[in-house]
Amino acid sequence: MPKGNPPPITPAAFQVLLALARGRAHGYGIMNFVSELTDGSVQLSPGTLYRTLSRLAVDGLVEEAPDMSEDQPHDARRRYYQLTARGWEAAAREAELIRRLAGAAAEAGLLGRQERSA
Amino acid sequence: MPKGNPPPITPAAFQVLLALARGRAHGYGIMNFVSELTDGSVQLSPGTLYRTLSRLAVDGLVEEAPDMSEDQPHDARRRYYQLTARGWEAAAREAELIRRLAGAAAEAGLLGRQERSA
DNA sequence: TCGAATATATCCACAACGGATACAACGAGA
DNA sequence: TCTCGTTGTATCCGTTGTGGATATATTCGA
Repeated sequence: MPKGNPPPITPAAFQVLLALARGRAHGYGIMNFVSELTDGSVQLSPGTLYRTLSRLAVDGLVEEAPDMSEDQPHDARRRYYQLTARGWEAAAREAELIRRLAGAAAEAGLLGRQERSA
Repeated sequence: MPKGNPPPITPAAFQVLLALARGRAHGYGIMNFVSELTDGSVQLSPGTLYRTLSRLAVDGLVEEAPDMSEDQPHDARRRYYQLTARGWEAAAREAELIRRLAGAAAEAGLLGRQERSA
């Protein structure tokens, strides 16, 4: 853990952390996850994706995972990443902020009255 | 409406739109609203705030409101803003995206099981 | 074995941002 | 009424984040 104070989480960084919160993944997989989750309205460009990943790794929020191919035929190009403990905490903090913004948006009437259950 | 295609909404821009969705407000008021809503974890700097406001005005998402002092003694420095129809739509689109991210975060277990009601 | 798709990485120009600075207008008190 | 601290808006500058293009290597299917 190179730093003691929490580094700021950029929008792209949160997308990456959110994807990794569901389990380890490789860059391309993260890209596709984000695109599908947001119906294509958010698309991480390669430049942003890999730069964000390496910055998160330097900051100690993410670390490279050994491999995992149990069902896959193994692809030497792929590099898998997973959250560290600090990464999980940072993602949780940011998620809480997002949740609050969504709540405020609902109060303001920006979200059509819809179920907020899972 | 100077543009036909929707301009991208930056994080700071969404904070401003969200504040204005609750009613017309002036710059300083928006600043304080955002700061209080997020417990100070998000603070719009003057540079970002006023630059964002003028860009939103140019894009036709926000417009200057005449005044409103009914209880206030009237302060000539204040400039009030309100959402346009396009601004409301853009804010609603972005709010929907935020809501989806919050949902994904909850599914991933990032948010401790808590009530998602108001 | 050949070509298309997958996957990672880097470079460059531009946009967004934070912080500093400046300045005008208001309010309270001497 | 004069001064002074606060409120409120505006602009400048250096840094950071981003998108898009490009390059390159590996895998897979025909």
